[in-house]
Amino acid sequence: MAIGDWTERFQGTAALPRSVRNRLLDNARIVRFSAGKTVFNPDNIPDSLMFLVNGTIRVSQSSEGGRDIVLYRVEAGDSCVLTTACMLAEEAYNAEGTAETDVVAVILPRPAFDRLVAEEAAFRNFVFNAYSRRLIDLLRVVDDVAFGRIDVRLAERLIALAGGNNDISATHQQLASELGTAREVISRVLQDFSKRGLIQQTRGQITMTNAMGLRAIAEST
Amino acid sequence: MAIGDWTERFQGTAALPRSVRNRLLDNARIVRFSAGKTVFNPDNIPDSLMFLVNGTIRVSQSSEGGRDIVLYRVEAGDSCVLTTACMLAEEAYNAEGTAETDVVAVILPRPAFDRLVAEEAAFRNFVFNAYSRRLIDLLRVVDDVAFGRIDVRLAERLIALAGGNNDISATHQQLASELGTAREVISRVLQDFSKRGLIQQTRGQITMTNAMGLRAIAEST
DNA sequence: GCGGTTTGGTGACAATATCACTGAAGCCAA
DNA sequence: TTGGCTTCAGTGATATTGTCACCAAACCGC
Repeated sequence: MAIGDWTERFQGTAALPRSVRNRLLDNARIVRFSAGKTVFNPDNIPDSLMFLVNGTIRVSQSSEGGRDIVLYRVEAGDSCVLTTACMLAEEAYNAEGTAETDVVAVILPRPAFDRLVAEEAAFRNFVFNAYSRRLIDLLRVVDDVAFGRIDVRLAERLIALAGGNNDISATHQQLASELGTAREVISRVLQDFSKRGLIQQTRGQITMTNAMGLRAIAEST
Repeated sequence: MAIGDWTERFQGTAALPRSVRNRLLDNARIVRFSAGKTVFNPDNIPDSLMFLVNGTIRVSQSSEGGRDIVLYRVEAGDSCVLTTACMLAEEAYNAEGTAETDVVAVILPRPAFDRLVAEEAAFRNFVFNAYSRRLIDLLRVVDDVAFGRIDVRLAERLIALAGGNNDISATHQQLASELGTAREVISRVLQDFSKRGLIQQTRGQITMTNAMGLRAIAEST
């Protein structure tokens, strides 16, 4: 399946002159990942900038002890700068990107990236913006983990994962990995939510039965 | 006091041609902060890039509950990109920079910054590198806070703060703010270290009496 | 030395994490 | 459809960390 002129879809590329965009369309390579596949990890760092055309990439960090935490998600229209970051800094990190849905992305090789950053202000701003947003996302994660209560964080995350709906498909383990905590902790908090009539649970499924109540918890200091 | 040709001191500027460096020297403004002063905070974001010529800036985040955590330190030769990040993303964050020593810095206004990034590859790399290093610093903080034990983290930090010496001037509260925990927790862990003969304490002062032992703790998984 | 302020110590209790299990739910092959 | 296997969830005991309330010691300015 062709994806057409993807340069339409990004803030940083839509504003570029036609000639530059044509050059981009020539230079970039389209890649696909099916849901669940690893997009990058510490052992396999693509030397390029990635634009996400379709789908979601979940970027998470793993501890030695086997616990995980989700750092942020890259959505369609975003670029994924963490790989670029590491490539530039030539330092180790232990974050990993996983395709959360089927993903279509565009890969721009390093030389083309360099040239574009040098020559096009719009593109440059796009890249800096992407970095900035990730920095700020991480500040939020630090704040949550260091100072947040687990019930508040879980309520927030349930609302976010439901995405307008009332249903979430996730195991307790997956929710634990979202927040960087242990499954047992999630089980207990969810049970508490359940007893208070905020949710109903079955294996792998959570239904919010009182979104207002959950929101109240999510927004309590 | 004049600081001479500061463009010598930065990777990103030392490689630039003489003409560009002269332009930099003309465009940039030198600022000084005495130890303890706030360099930036959420209410006061300088619209510019800052190069640190001398001293150290501690960048930390505060919670509503009054607890703090140190995110990273900007040392001489580094640039401070967090302000730039926020400026670009136009989003709120709640990090704050404090001069840890007397600080001499160079402020490069936004337009000059833009021009330089566009025109000079060496400068561009410097800036991207600075971003990348911060991203990676934050990944480390997330890892520590989410998965690390407090005794391990404290041992690490004591060694880092001693900086080759065996003495650290810090109150328990200050150490708590380094790690994003509470004073009481630090007091107890330090007491434990003390009983094990790893350190000696007096008010506001800690002496490492067994650096090897501390290192062993710091390096335990 | 005196009174106030900062710093550190401590017990009780709350929240979260870890460990070692148990049982329940779904899956699949015979 | 049953029985076994695997994944998922529940639970008690215990360890670690955070919170609260309070006290005592060290330091500071006078």
